[in-house]
Amino acid sequence: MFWILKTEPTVWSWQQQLMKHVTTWDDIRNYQARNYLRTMNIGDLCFFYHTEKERSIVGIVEIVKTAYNDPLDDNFSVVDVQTKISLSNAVHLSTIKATEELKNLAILKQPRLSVSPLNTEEFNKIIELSNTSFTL
DNA sequence: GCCAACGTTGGC
DNA sequence: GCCAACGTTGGC
Repeated sequence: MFWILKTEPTVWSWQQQLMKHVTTWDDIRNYQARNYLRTMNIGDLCFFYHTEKERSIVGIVEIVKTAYNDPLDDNFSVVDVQTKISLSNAVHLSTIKATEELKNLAILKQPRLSVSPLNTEEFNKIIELSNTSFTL
């Protein structure tokens, strides 16, 4: 499956992710987002989206450990992700909005949901828009 | 179990 | 930095 993970670049940025390689995706405190985390499988790919001023998809990470209890709060879960690649060109929210094939993205309908799924076609479309050579 | 009040998120 | 939209909390 494919996902979009949102992060505030002032809190956790792609630059930091690139340096750490494998990280725990934590601090999810929303039940819908948590439930999506719990359905993730090893090998699932996630776009890394910067909120705030950037509002762009900038990279891809891969799920390397499925959901386990958040050590800070048993009601929530975390997953481990591994840095995969940087996109050649970031894909801005305005581009996503302007693309017919992406009009059903959860990110547009529920702007506050920090973890959301997308299908293969949507994943490939975003890869295409980013001008990145990446094959599944 | 409803819903008003409150807190948070994220686009603009 | 503002504020609309939405999720959560807690009193009843």
